[in-house]
Amino acid sequence: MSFKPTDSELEILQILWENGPSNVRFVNNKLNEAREVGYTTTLKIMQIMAEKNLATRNTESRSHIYSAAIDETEARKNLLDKFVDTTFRGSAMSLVMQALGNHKASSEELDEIKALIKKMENK
Amino acid sequence: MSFKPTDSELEILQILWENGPSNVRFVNNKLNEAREVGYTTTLKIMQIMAEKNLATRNTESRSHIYSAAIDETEARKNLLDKFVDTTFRGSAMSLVMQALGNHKASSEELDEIKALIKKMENK
DNA sequence: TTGTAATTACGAAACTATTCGTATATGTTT
DNA sequence: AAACATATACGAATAGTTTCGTAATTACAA
Repeated sequence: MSFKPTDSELEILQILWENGPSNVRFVNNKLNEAREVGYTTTLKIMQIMAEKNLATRNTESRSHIYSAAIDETEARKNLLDKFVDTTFRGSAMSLVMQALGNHKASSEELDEIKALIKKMENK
Repeated sequence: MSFKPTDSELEILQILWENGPSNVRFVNNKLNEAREVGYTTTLKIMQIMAEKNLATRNTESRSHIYSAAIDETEARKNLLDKFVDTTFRGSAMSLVMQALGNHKASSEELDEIKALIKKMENK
């Protein structure tokens, strides 16, 4: 299994993950909130996603309903691993350091992270 | 400025960052440690990188010397921001949590992270 | 039933990335 | 000088992605 969506495909997967199974019209509307995309463009990409098994579709009704074929958490893990390899030479911890350093974090978020670290230390 | 290297280009940038300014032969040899790549293929991509200003080159000697045109830290920040957007819907902290969770960390690494968190809390 | 709107299917154009063959230039060795 | 090795330059073939026009189909309303 090689999960390697293109940028456009990933954009659409995000919409399917966030909103659940959707038809082309809905996805196209969502995309158009950010930038102009033709309806048939979106349609085509979603058809290709079905071919590639990035999405499944229910064709019972006239307007086909597409669902993401892979779980968001699973996909993130997949993409994260690849990203660590290509951009941080495999060092997940230097990615963590940089992500922490670059972005402001609320004290709640920091508490969460501390809790996770404590859990990791106790094993 | 739009820093958007392709996969091949990023692969070559990694080599330039790790080994400093290099000629095509050297880079091609490095690439061939992982997979087979033709010499002129590598050459072509590096020429394109010079065109795109992803790399600069010194053409004084017969064998041109290429250097990465962007600092590795800067590039990582750039790519990380983009990655957080496209894959973690902008939430750097959920990326941090997932990266921590997915990968084993030594106690030294965890200490480093704790230190960074402490520093962030004191501001 | 006829017209209108909305949908899918299909194919091709435009663009980008990758690969490599070949020509040409430049050193090096004999 | 001649032969050889090695370098760059160039262009073209291939492959993949994105975009969109057009045709065919389906639902619905007048």
